[in-house]
Amino acid sequence: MGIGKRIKEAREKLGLTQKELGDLLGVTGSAVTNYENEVSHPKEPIMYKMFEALQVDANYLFQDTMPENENSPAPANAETGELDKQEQTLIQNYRALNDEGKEKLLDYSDDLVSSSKYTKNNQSQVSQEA
Amino acid sequence: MGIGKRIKEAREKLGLTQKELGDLLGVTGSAVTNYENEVSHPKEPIMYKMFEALQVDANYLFQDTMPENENSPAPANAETGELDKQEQTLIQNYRALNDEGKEKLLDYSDDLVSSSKYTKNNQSQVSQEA
DNA sequence: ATACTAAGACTCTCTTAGCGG
DNA sequence: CCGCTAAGAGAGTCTTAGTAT
Repeated sequence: MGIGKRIKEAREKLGLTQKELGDLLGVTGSAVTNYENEVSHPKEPIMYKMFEALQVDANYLFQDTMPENENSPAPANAETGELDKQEQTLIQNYRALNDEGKEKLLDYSDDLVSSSKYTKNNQSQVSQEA
Repeated sequence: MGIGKRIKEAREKLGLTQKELGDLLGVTGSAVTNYENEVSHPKEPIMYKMFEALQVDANYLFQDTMPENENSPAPANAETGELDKQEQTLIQNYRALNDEGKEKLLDYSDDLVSSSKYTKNNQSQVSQEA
C-alpha cells in the first residue's frame, strides 16, 4: 500500500541487507525495518538518498500511493510526446548550447514561469466548490 | 534544490492559493508556505495527497533530488526517451507560459545561440552519445 | 547474521498569532 | 486577501537494547 513494500522489493533485488542499506542512507538497520513495515517513514533528506541507493526513481517508490492512471485526460507530468514547431526550435537551440548556456536558458525559463506576468495563469475555470 | 520550488510551481499553475492547497491537503496555509520555502517537508501521508491535489506525479516533484541518469534495473520509469530530464523541464516550463512568455523564452534562446560564448563551437565539450 | 520490537531521547512538523505587501 | 515568520505544543523518527529465526 505504501512505499515500504517497494523499498523492500528494491533492496532485495540488489541483494542488500537492511543494515547495508541503512549504511548507504546514514541510518541504522532498525530504521530500515521501520520503513519497510511502515512503522515510520523516511524523512525527506533520507528519501533523496534512497533513490540513488536503491537505483529507482520516485514514481517507482510511490507507485502505490498515487492516483490510478486510468483515463486521466490531464497527464501528471510527462506529456512530452510531440513537440510543435516552436518547441522543436527551442530544443534545437538548447542542444546547440554549451553547459553554461544550457544552464542560463533553463534558469531563464524558471524565472519566466515564476513570474505570474508570463504564465497562463488566467482566471480559467477555478471550479467553484465548497 | 528540493521539492519546494516544484510544489509552488504546480500550485500556481493550478491557480490555487496556499490556503486552498492546504485545505486539500488537510493542513494550514502556513504549512504550505513552509513546504515551498523548504522550512519543513510534508510528511508521508500528506505527500500522498499532494500528487492528487497538484495533479502531478512523484517524478515531477522529486525531479531535482534524483540522480541525473540512472539505468534502473527496476521498471522504474517508462517515459519518452526522446528528451532528457532537463529538456523535459524546459518544455514543461515553455508550455506553462502565455504567448508573451513563450516569445521571450524563444528570443532568449536565439540570443544565446547567436553568442559564441554559449555555443559548443569554440571550446571542446563532452561528446554526446549518438 | 538477519530481521524485528519496545522504549525513550531527540528532531521536526504543524498550528496559532502576528507582520507586511 | 495573500504570503511569510516566530514560538511552542505535539507528533513522529531514529537509536539502543534485546529477542527470535
